[in-house]
Order: sequence, then C-alpha cells, then structure tokens
Amino acid sequence: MTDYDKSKHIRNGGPVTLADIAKLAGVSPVTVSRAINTPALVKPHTLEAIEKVIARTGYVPNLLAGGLASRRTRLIAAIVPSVASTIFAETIEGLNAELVSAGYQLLLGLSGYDPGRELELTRAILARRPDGIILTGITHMKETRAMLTGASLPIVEIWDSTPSPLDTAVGFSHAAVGRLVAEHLLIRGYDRYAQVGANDPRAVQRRDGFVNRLKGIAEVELPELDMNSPSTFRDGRMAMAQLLDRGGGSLGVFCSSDVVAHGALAEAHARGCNMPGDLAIIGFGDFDFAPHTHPPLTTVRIDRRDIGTKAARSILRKIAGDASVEAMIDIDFHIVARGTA
Amino acid sequence: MTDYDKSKHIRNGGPVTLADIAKLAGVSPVTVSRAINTPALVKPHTLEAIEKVIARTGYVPNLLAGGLASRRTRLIAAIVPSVASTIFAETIEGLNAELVSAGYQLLLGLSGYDPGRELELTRAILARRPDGIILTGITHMKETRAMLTGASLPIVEIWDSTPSPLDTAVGFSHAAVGRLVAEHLLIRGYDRYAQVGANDPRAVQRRDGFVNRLKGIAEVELPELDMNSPSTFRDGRMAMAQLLDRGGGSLGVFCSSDVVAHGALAEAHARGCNMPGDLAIIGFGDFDFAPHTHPPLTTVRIDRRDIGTKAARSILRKIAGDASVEAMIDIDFHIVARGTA
DNA sequence: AGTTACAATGAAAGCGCTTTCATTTCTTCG
DNA sequence: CGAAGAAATGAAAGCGCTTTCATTGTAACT
Repeated sequence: MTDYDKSKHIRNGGPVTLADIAKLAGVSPVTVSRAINTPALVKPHTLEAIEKVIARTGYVPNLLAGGLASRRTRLIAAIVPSVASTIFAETIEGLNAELVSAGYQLLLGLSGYDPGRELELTRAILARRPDGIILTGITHMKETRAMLTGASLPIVEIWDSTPSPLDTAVGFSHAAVGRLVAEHLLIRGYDRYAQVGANDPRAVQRRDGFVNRLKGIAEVELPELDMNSPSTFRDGRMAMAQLLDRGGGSLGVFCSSDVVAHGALAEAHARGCNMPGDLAIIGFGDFDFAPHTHPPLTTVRIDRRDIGTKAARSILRKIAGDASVEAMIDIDFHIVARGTA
Repeated sequence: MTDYDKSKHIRNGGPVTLADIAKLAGVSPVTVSRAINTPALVKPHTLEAIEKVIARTGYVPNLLAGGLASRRTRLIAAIVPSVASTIFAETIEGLNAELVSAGYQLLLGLSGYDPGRELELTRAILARRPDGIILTGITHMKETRAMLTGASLPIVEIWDSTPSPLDTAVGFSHAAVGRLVAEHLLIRGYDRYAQVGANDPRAVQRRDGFVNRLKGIAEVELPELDMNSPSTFRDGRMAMAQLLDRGGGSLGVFCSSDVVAHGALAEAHARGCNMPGDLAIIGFGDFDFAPHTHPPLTTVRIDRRDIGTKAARSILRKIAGDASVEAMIDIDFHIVARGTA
C-alpha cells in the first residue's frame, strides 16, 4: 500500500526540521535560520557546517512555518480569467519569470470571467496571506474590493486602464483601441462596418470605442454569436459568413481577437474576397500567426508579456516599501498594418 | 503614502484572528475552528452566532497557521513546461476546475522545458508543503526524483506513459502516436516522408515513433529549424517551404503540433499544393482551429483537458488515502481524418 | 592591559491555527 | 427522577519557523 504517512517521522519535505539541523550541526536553531536567510550574518565556518548537514539530510525548510512567523510568504497571487485563451498566457509567463527571479512564487487563480468566482478566489487566496495580489480588469464586486482593501496588501490590476485603481493598474484603454481601429478603417472608407467578438468587459469596451467613433458616420453591424468569452476561430468564421451573406458593399470588420479574425479571414479567403479593397479585417493581439496568415493579418499589437513584467515589478517595488509606484502604468498599443486592412 | 502595515493591528486578511472571533462570539477558539471546518459538530445556535461575528468582522482564516497545525495545506502543485503553448493550458484548466471543486487550490510552476528549473521549482514547491504534486513528463533529474520520493506525498506525472511512474502517471505513449500517424500516411503511400517540430522530450518521442515505423520503408526528412520547443506557426511555414523547395514527388508530413501544421498548411496552400494527393499534413492536438483551416486539418486528437481532470481525481483519491489508484492511467488518442491526410 | 565596538551566537516568546483529551451540558430511558 | 451515554464545548500543547533581546567572543584602539 502506498504510504503518505504524515506521522512523527515521515513527513512532507522529509522528516527533518530546522531544529534537527541545528542539533546535528551543533548550533542553535536561530543560527540555522540565519544560515538560510541571511548567511552573511553567520561565520563562514559555521555556515559551511550547517550547509553540509542540510545537504546530507535533504532538509527543505517549511515555508508555512516561516511565513507564519515572519508574516512574509514570498507568494504573489494572480487572478486571470483563463489560461487557455492565449491572450493572458504570455502575461502570466512574464509575471512568473519576473517573480521567480526575485525569489517569489506565483499562485494562480482562474476566474473564468466570473465576478462571483473572482470573489471566492480572492477569499481563498487571501487566506494564504500572499505578499501581493494581481487582478485582471478593474471591475470587481464590491465585496471583493472591500476584502482586498481590508487586507491592506499591494494590489495591481492589469489589462485595463483607469484613473482610480484599487492601488496600481498596468494596462491600456480598450476604448482607445476601438477608436484607433475605427479611424484606421475610416481612412480608406468602407460602406459597412462590423464588429465581431467576445463579450467580456474589455472586449465590450473595445467594441464600444469602435462604435462610438463611428457614430454619425455608420451603423456598426454586430453579428449574433451564441458564445461566451473568449471567442474562437469558429466564431469568427461563422460571423464572417453571416456578414458576407447579407451582401452589400465593402466591409470593414474589427474582431475582438486575432483568433476570431483568423476565422473571419478563413471564411473570406474561402469566398475569394478582395482584401483589403472590398473587405478589411483587423484583429487584436498580434498573435504569433498574424504575420503568416493569408493575406497577413492587420491587427492591434500590444505587448502582453510586458504587462506581466511591469505588473510584477510594480508589486515587488510596493512590497519593498517603495511608495513612488505610479497609480497607472500605461502600456503601448498600435496598429500593425499588414494585408487585411 | 501607501501603507501595507504588517504591524499589530493592520495585517493581511484583516487584523482579525480566530481568537478575536472567539472572544467576540463568547466561545473558545476551538469552537470557532470547528464552526469553520466541521460545522456539524457545533450547535446551530452557537454556529449562527459565530458566523455572524465572522461576517461582521470580515475574518479570513489564516491557512498558513491552519496548514502548519494540521499538516494539510489544501494546496496541489503542478509543474508544466509552459502555459503559453496552448497544449498545456487546457490541462491546467481541467486540473484547476477539478481541484477547486474539491476545495483545493492550484500552485502552478513553469519549468520552461528545463530539468534544472524543474528541480528548483520542486524544491520551492515542496517548501510550501502541498498535499500533492503533479509533474509534466516522466523524465526528471535524479535529484528531483530523490527529493520527491523523500517528501512522501502523492505524485502524478502527466502527458506521458510509462510502466514505472514515480507514483501514478496519466497520459499516453507518444511513440505510439508517431507510429499511428506513420501508418495512416502509409495507407495512401507517399514518395517522401518528413517530420517537423519541436524538440521537447515528448515531441521527440512522437518523431521517433514515426521514424521507426517508417524504417526500411522510407527515410524521414527532418528540416532544420533553429528553434526551441514549442514551435510556432512560423516554424511550420518555414519548414514546409524548405521541404517543398527540395521538390521531388508526393510528400507526407507529420507536424509536432497543430500550430506547426497550420503554418505548414499556409505555405502549402500559398503554393497551391494538391492536398492530400500530392501533400499530406498531419498535426497533433486537434486545436480548436483545426476543423476550420483550409483545407481542414487532419490531426491527432487527444483530450487535453481530460488529462488534467483525471490527474486531479487521481491525486485527490490518493490524498484521501485510496491505495487503489492505478499506476498508469491511459488517455485515448486517435486520428481525426479531415482534408489534409 | 582596559576599554569600546562589533561580530557571532543563543534563549525565549510567539505567529494563528488544530489536535488531543478532559470537562460540561444535554438527552434518553428504566 | 437519576444514571448512562451522547453531544457540545473547552484547556493545553504544539506545528516549525522568525523575531526580539541578551549574551558571549573577538578585534581594535589608546
């Protein structure tokens, strides 16, 4: 029978405790603690002896105990909607890389675009006493906000822009993205305009920015899609079919992501549309395949990894007590004009 | 100045401790503990009073303290190579969903396909005393294995198959995948065969299975790609260009992932290749775009999410003390024949 | 040699919970 | 109505560390 005995002598991380190491090395526990955390404070000779014992016994410190005593867990939590949609994956990678190199660990929560789940996650996460927390977006339930501010830890909100973040925000204005795309399409001028994509808060903001910029100039068509965020290749393809079936004049389409745009592109390509003359498609995200589609996809480029990196740096600075971290850290975006618009 | 005071009265999760709740509710700390963890053991009247105080104070239990005392952290760690390559993202989502619904939390580590990093991560993770750990793949440094077995906790290795897992494995044989693909291509029969893709351990196994099955029948061409795992759309496109430039007869290509295959497909399509007559492409993963490419991509389907779900279930059973968990849990795969092979 | 300063170590308390084990309070039934 | 058993609660110890604060050892200077 498999044995995961948690009793006196066989425990997680080995049976060894800091006290054991101390005894074996002939020093007091404090000295071992110092040897591990602030080796500069212990005499080289003693240090060496302790390290030898640690290596020999395979001792792995218990960070639960350490965190409890020191009130520092070296844990940073991040809540993102999903990890399966490429959009956040790179942010997480950036975040993680930066945190790991600073000796922190990432505790990931997946909210599935659900504010209720975000609240539950926040509670569960706070119970682990992270040194900081990163949230996606700026809209949270009031209970979440209350819990967060009550916890008085560094908070970074990512992937959106706001004049009044909970603490600090790293992101950009999605409405501005929508406006920019509208203007890009307006330069050439199309008979019809459409937007297709997800209905998460940020995609909606991009859509609204797009629609508003076009207000008084053109009605924006919004094909019905029975879907939740994030949208897929398939959604894009279906939506484009719908739009093209309606017929009538040249068409400029803004897709909520490159994946959706790619699907739209596939449909357009299959029908032999003339791009970008009669049909323009603009995506969002500049995914790795964007330059290689046929024709290459015009899209909005935003450095997703950089969001993670900057968020990590901000939170680390806050933890270090640096009060000079800006409330809003802006991330650049711009249109990469390729073959589809 | 922002104030993340960790002093006596303003701490993470609020200043409140279990002892405070006890005092306010007029009971002893144990009773509060029971009210939270085993409410059935406390009288409804008392329970209600305690819950009221908890709600009023916004008390968030300290799981560090709880974990230290109970030796159960309700934390499951998972180490995956990356989260940016779609391949593992869905496994993580499956894992997470299952764990969350059982009251556990996922601690994610990203190894970047680097065994050394995996070792470091393992150490860091074990220091948090998770109740179980999930690793990607079956090849680990011997130090990692030693540390893991020494920690005596449930272990699940995912995404590969082996007769001798560290504890339990959930996955499939990549060599078998390679063989299956070879056989699929052999039925139609091509003049040339090639494999293009990543060089991570599992992609290599798939390649080897493919090559071995073709041994004595055909030499398998392996275009040079200056890249690391995971490969991209771009890699696929370049590799296909290389292969096509060499000219000479019909060609059957096995790509290490659908993303690579998609790139290869784009190049083939651009050149107006006749598929699957003169050119066959088989991907791996059955990503969401696969049915929608042009022509639709033939690929190997494997339920990535299911790997996560099954891994979670296995580890939860192990934690619950169930010794009957199989050592090897096989995951199905099969070829989805669409338009490219 | 005698102070002073600093470097190196240690003793004790405590972080916020859970775990026994003991005690009290309630039921139930002869 | 009182004994016996069950239900509800509590007291005390301890999980494995870090944090003061105190002590000792070692240089450095006059």
